[in-house]
Amino acid sequence: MLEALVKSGKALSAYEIRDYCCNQLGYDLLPMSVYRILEFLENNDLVHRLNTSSKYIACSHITCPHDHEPPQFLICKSCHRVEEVSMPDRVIKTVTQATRLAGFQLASKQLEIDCYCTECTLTKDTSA
Amino acid sequence: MLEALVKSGKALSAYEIRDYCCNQLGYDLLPMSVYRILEFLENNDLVHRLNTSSKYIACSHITCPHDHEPPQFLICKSCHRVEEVSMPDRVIKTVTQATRLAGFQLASKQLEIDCYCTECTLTKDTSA
DNA sequence: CGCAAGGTCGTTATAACGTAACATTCTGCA
DNA sequence: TGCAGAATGTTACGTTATAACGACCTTGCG
Repeated sequence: MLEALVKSGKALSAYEIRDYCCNQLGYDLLPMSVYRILEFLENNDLVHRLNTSSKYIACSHITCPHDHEPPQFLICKSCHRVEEVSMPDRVIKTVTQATRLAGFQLASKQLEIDCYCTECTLTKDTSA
Repeated sequence: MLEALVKSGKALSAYEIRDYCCNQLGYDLLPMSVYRILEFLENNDLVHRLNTSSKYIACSHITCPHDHEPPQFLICKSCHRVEEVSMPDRVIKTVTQATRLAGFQLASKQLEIDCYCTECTLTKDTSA
């Protein structure tokens, strides 16, 4: 399944992962298994769940030796491309502060941000 | 439906709205209608959709005369309470900048942030 | 060994969220 | 009135996710 996510190079839903495994890799998985394996992969920081789209994406630091920082995702509203980035500490700090000001405590530094990627921005501009 | 969201005082899924309308208000709605009405309410800034939980919540500024700023939401991971806040411009600015640095263009200033609310933070602390 | 306790995994069924597609009704206008 | 197009009702289905249960298998101990 990790292979499927890495090879596809994009965010897949659980059922898309299943199809990929079945069609490309020859593994026949039931939904329940997919979710169980995804849970394991998430716990081990190999895969991230995108809450806004209910999809899953291979962590872009799988092969890195260093620690896994909670990621931020830029998600293109138009082509659904996902970029995993590490925003400057400053950003996280200001969000944390603002959250605390409202009396809440930040639970996760993962952010999912609605964007347009460079390509789609250009396309939009020329078509408009 | 707006009445249902306001009276319930929390985020409801489309089907919960439907149940509320049916049981408490005596309106019998089919899912399709609920979604169509939600679309209208969203377009008119009366309701916000929470992407991370697929729920809907009445805009907390329904009765305000002033403009509707894109909201930020603090969402309690534990009790699912939702607080609609307006984060300082500074926060949005830093996020926008960081996004642009990565070559993306911010599409929406709505942020949904994983938190623990004050109560749940306390509960956690005492139980731990 | 043989058995019980507990865990993993396969399987079925179903809940929850959302939309496509088409029928019907309403509304405004020639 | 009669027609076009919009709004609304209705059915069916697609997608995401989990509950529930049983088969099997490991492991530890008498």
